[in-house]
Amino acid sequence: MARPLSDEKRSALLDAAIDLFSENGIDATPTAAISKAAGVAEGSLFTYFRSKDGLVNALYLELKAELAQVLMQGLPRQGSIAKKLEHLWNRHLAWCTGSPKKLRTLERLLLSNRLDDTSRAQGAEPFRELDDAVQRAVDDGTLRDLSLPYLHQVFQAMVTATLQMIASDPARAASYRREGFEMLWNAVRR
Amino acid sequence: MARPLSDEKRSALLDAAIDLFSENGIDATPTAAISKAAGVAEGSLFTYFRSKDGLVNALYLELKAELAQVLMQGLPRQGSIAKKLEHLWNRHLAWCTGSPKKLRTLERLLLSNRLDDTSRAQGAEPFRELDDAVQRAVDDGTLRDLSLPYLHQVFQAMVTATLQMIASDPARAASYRREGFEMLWNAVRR
Amino acid sequence: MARPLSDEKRSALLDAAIDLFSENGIDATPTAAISKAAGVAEGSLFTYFRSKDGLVNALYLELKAELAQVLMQGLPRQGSIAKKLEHLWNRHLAWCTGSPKKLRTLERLLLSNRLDDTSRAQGAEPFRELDDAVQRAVDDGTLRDLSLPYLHQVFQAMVTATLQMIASDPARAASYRREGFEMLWNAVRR
Amino acid sequence: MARPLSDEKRSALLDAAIDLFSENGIDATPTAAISKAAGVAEGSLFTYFRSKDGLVNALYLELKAELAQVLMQGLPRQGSIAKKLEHLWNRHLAWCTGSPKKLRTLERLLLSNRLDDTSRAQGAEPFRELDDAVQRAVDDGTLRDLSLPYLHQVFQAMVTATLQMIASDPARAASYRREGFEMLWNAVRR
DNA sequence: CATGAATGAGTCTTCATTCAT
DNA sequence: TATGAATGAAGACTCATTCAT
Repeated sequence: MARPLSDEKRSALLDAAIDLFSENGIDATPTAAISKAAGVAEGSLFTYFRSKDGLVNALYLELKAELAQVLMQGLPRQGSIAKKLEHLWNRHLAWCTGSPKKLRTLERLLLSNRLDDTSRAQGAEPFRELDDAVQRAVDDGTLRDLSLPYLHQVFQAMVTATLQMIASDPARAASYRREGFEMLWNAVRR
Repeated sequence: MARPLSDEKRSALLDAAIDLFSENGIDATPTAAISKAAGVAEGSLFTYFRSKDGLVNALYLELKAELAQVLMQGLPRQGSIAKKLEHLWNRHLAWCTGSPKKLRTLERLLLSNRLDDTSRAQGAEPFRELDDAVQRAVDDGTLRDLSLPYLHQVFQAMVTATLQMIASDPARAASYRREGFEMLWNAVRR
Repeated sequence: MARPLSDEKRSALLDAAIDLFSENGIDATPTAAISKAAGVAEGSLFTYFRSKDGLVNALYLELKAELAQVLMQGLPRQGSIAKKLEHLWNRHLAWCTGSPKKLRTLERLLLSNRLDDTSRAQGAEPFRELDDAVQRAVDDGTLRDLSLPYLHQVFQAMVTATLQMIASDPARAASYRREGFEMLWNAVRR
Repeated sequence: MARPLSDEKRSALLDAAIDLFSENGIDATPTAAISKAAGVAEGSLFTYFRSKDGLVNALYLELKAELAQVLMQGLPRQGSIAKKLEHLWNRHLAWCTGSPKKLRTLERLLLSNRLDDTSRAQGAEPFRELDDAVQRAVDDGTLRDLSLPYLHQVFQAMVTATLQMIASDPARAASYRREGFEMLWNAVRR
């Protein structure tokens, strides 16, 4: 998809949106505030995105893609499932801890009624490969006999729980990370 | 003298809010829609609640109190910690499954920026007794050496994960419930 | 006009209205605020006055009548026109200085669009006798050949001017009062 | 770039406000009525003025500035104090007579609770030079030994009184103007 | 393309008045 | 009569989106 427009401005708008969405919520953030924070004219937002919802969906895709990329990077494809899970666990926590605003925004996006089905599907896309990697591990009996989505949910759930703890006591982040993974592993291994 | 404030109308307003909030989100639900759905005049909402935020906070308190009450009911105070946790697990899932709109609303409430500190504190209040019950179990070494909040988070997270599964495949609800608890228990027991 | 209702409550309402009107203005004062300040129920205001405008007009009449009475009291009917004017001058200033809230309210009433013609006429009524007294003095050549209304206006205007000064420097009230009358007298005498 | 803020629209809004404020009062004039009368969209009022109060204060400043300018224009700076006062007198009456709506609006503005201190101060600013001119005349003994504010008040008072007369009998305007000035002069000269 | 003024539907909240108790 | 809850029509202001410049 050719993008004849300035990538810089597009990014500035998305970054501004992350800032404001994470802080005030999506509905409570006027498009004008986003434009202003991005240093562009009010109207320009609409040359980069069809509408506010357009921006919202684009932002969702962007964040999901970034997260997927972070998770895949350095994935020990040959390692044991435990190693793989631990990699994902650490990466995931690292991203969330390092980009709390993006995380918060992602949560808000998920709960908003603004994501269309296409976006949800497209957002899951980059995780496909990852899922496959995990599925094989389930099949070989190392893990409990869980459906992939359930595993996903549990993983996600433990991440969220651990994140909350890290947020409330950042000094003990490493300890939470280790303990959290142990719990996860105990939960899902056969 | 004069007409007394009607508990019925107050409830109707809160119920209508649950309906609409769960469906459309808080910000996207006009107060007029709530009044209408509750069958009262637009202005009446404001005789029962100071403002939209007033209603939102009241609703939060209401839901938290209801949940706490459901969880406490029939809690096997003499039983083992496993029994206690299982009771909480089943009750929690039951409430969420039985009142999906309330659950959704609670999630939205939590992510909204409308809850004031007082409400958050007051909302946690009814869980105090429950927390104590669990704390003792942690102390006697049955469980991992987790801080109470962490345990809370993990419990909550696993509930959420399991709920998602139940939502996507209600027929297997019982199976998810059992498997979920096993995972939780494996995760938190020493 | 028989008034079967409690005069006390009626007065309380009018007094409360004076307080609030003088402070916030007429339009900016809700009837509920008046009732509350008067210590009666919201609805009671409407058993004592047909409507908010009804109260407003009644208040106007009340204040005009009170002012007229104050001015007439002790009027030296046999004295020279100068004596008479001075009496009115002093009385008028005294009333305004002593009841600044009533004065302010009267000003606001006059500028509001809520006084009906009947009230305006009725409010002028108590001054009729006073006017006659003055008219005779004009006729005998002591004063400039002014129409009575003009004299009225000038008198009123000078009162207002002097009042402002007294308000801004109460310590010198007596001095302003004397000087003001001198100016008035110089202006209107032949 | 883009459409520049149009002075025409701003003026149209202020003019419409004068019309409606003078007729109905400030509180009783909805912003929507002003926009409509000015021929712009409801929302546009708020691109020209922060709020209704913003418009109100701007209007006050505008009127005060206009009045000051009218009074200064052609002021006989070398003439006697009597000449100066007469010039101000005539100009003042002329402006008030010629712009009765502006006058009425100014009165309402003054009695409203919407003018902030900044505006009141700023509104007095353009009269500073004029005040100085008069002060010197007081100092040289031509006038009574009045404080400047008092002189101001008396002048204003006589204007108001005379204006009322002119309003009630426009045919005799010139006669009122002359007679009024004589009275003023008699009042304030030594 | 960039800009930001223009638009007007939509939102929360207030308030005079009525009326059930 | 006293009370104050109920009513719903305004009213000030916001905001996504358009479009003149």
